[in-house]
Amino acid sequence: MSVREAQKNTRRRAILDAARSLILDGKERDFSMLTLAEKAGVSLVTPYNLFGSKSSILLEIVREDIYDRIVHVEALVSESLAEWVAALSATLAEVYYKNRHFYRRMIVTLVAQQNADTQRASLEFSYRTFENALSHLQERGILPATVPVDLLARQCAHSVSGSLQQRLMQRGTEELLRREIELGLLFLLAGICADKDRQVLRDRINELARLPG
Amino acid sequence: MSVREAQKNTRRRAILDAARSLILDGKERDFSMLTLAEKAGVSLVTPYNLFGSKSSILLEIVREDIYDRIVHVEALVSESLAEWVAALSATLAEVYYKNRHFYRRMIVTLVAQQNADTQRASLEFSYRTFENALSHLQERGILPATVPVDLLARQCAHSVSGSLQQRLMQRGTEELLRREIELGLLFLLAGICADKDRQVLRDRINELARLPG
DNA sequence: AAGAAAATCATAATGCGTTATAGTTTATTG
DNA sequence: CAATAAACTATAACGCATTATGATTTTCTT
Repeated sequence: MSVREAQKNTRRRAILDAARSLILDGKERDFSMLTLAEKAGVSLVTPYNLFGSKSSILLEIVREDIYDRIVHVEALVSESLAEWVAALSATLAEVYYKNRHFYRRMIVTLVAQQNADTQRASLEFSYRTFENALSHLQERGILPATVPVDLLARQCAHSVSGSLQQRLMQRGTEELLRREIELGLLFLLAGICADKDRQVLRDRINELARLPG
Repeated sequence: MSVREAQKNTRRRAILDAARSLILDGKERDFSMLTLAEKAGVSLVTPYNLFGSKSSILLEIVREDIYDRIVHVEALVSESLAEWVAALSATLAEVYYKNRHFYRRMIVTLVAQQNADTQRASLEFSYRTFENALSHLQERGILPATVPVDLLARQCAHSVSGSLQQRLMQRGTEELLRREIELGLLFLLAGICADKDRQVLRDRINELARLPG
């Protein structure tokens, strides 16, 4: 790699690190491009040169920081569909809630911007994440082979993102977020799962329905 | 009503009308608060006094203009669940696609803004719309009485809004949007519908899965 | 080592939603 | 019929993402 590329990478790293530390520090405010650039020790324009936009930076952080954890959680590979749903919901809710200030900003920034490319990248990314997870289930026989995994993955992604918009933007608790995510997945899966699983999922739906909130 | 209130209402109307005509005119650009105010014949600040924010104005238009059509479409009350899903998807896709420039802006504006109240109002509104529709189905015996309609309504709203974000923001065709909406509803309903309906919905899912795109 | 190319920097400018200020008109009220 | 209060207007300002400009430094090429 040329010296020039190496320097770029160093700057990229500095910017991503600065962003991450700003996310963890400042509870919510002052995540402007200017503060980010100052913290990273570069000029205001450099992040634009290296990433293109603010949302690209955020997406990059999600990529390398957050989703990795989810994809690699082996504990999520349970034996029953209901267990898997419960485990995944809990993990997602925990990660999202712990970084809720970041995700609030992320949702806003990603949706708000006109640049369709970053948006597409973000969608593609969550679709693929779910597709991997569902394929895994299918390989282990937990999900019937006939399920169109790609389509279902999109719907799962939509559902989770809707739950986020509802519970994260509206400042619900982690528990409420977890339940909402779980509910969405249960509804989506109950129709196409193996017959033996269906009643379990439906019972769980009714259990959640009985809870207050 | 006092004279003062009447004058306010006149101004409100002028602003909403100006907004609607701007939406229909300008294919996408120049929907700034300044142009809106000029078109309505009021000062820049007046819309803020009367509505609070840009997103409130957009939401108001959706309320009185778009959703009314959906709620009142009697044709949507079909005899079978699959028919209902198909009819609703077609109607939604048509309305959203026809006003796609407006809805693109709406999604951005609603999600982007910090003011949680408008966001909550918008969510509540779509939840309630779906809740009404689903209750109607339940009353007619098309949906089992045991279905927790409120929870399912939220998930339907999330699903549709996810499809919008995917297909509208990414400039898909009306057909693709319709299919995505239909798919989401099919997945969500297949689990909790009456046993006799399930296979129909699943067949339809597989039919959609076989289409390209 | 010298010139070309790339990337950065500091700084200014643009666009847009929103808020603040101060003055003016107009309905309400006693 | 004044005094008060509400609502407006015009205008300026703020915050922040983003883009433009022109100078400067640094790497690459030959």
